[in-house]
Amino acid sequence: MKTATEPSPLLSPRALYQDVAERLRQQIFARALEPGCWIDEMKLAAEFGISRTPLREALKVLATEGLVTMKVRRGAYVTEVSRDDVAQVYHLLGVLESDAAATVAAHATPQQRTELAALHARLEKQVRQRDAFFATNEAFHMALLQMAGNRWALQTVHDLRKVMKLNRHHSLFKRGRLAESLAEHRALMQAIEARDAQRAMQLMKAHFDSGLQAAG
Amino acid sequence: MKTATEPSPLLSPRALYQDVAERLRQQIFARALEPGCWIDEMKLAAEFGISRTPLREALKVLATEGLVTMKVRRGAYVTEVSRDDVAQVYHLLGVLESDAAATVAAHATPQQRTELAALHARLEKQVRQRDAFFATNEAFHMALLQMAGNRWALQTVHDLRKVMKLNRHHSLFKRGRLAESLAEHRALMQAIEARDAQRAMQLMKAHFDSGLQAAG
DNA sequence: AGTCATAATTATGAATTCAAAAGTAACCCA
DNA sequence: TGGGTTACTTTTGAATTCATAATTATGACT
Repeated sequence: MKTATEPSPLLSPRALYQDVAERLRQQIFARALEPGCWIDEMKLAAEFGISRTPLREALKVLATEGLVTMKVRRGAYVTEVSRDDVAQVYHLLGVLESDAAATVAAHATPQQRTELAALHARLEKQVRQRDAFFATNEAFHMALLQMAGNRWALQTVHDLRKVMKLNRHHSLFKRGRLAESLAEHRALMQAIEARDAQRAMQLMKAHFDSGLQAAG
Repeated sequence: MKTATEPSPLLSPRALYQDVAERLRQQIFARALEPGCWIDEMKLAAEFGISRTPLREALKVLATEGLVTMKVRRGAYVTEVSRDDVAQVYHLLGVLESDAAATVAAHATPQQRTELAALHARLEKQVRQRDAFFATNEAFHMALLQMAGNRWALQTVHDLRKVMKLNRHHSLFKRGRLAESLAEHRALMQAIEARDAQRAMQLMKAHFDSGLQAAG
């Protein structure tokens, strides 16, 4: 029984362990592997149609990212993020992304501003579709980070956002939070278009603060 | 020829691959493995007296940290950090640590302030010993992060500081920079003792900016 | 001699095998 | 029946083995 799509070996530039890591992340985010649960190496290796070696490499990568916790001699567990962790990660994302917002407001090219505006416009249209909104929201934030031009910050934010996805009570799931979030984005866009770095920074910070309020 | 100290298996709570990762980091920081150079798995495995399996796991961890770069079908290389990378990491550390400084200035306990003051006092005495100053400086910054109480920020800063160590032209190596750095620390300590979060933040930011100036 | 093709070597990536620890079940005996 | 010891099973961690890609060396041919 090998129903899973084969990772085409011909046009696969990335290593198997990275593919496996990505599949594991998907399963974790989709709650096929719930936080706290033990990860059955043999079962997953069989499921993926691979040996334990690349799977274990992938698990160690996820452990470094914080998605998985390794316990000596008793295997890997999906990380459980506490309420405290959520608050800490929110704060950290606020710090990092507000800095990025300031940079973008000050230095973005016209093309970049257009791209951001396009993403924001799409967001405006998706207030009624939670999953789509979620995805576009993520795209917007990551695009902003990308434009800020700090690849280390981008990587860090990317990893932290992954950890956030472990959290069941995501703020965007709260009633009324989508519209609120959208309004905050709108204000942020105005600051960016006005090239007001200071205000962009404050608004982004406030955006995360109110996200944390909603989550907590 | 097995001269290396055996990692006592009895009182080793952490996994072999983590020990190996740490030894690799040391070798990289000590420039036994220079940036850009290819990492000979078989040679190192023999040197460490282990098989390639845990070594390869460790390499993938370091790759996730950014210390090592994996190239498909041609192994692992010590990451080369460009001038641009250095600037980006400096900026990021400035953002993260200045936020931490603000938190500490506002919320640190008396004991914590005492501990920081002790570290700073030690730093004052070590202006003439570059290596000792370097170590205490690191201890001071990490203690501050720890006190800020955000374990995700702590981990991130920890990783970024590792990457900084790959950089040959470290700012603290520059003539006169030690004294300058010390003066900045002194001002920072005053702000922290005065519980002036805003000023602590600005001073820490400035500390990194001038560090970057010295490095660039 | 120089260039291309091909063979030998080497290193990587992944599967397999193996030893030992942890967990579980069976069993004995008070 | 309950407590504790022992045997069995499962699972982890690590070494070994194997297939194949990349590299180097060799040699043929112009």
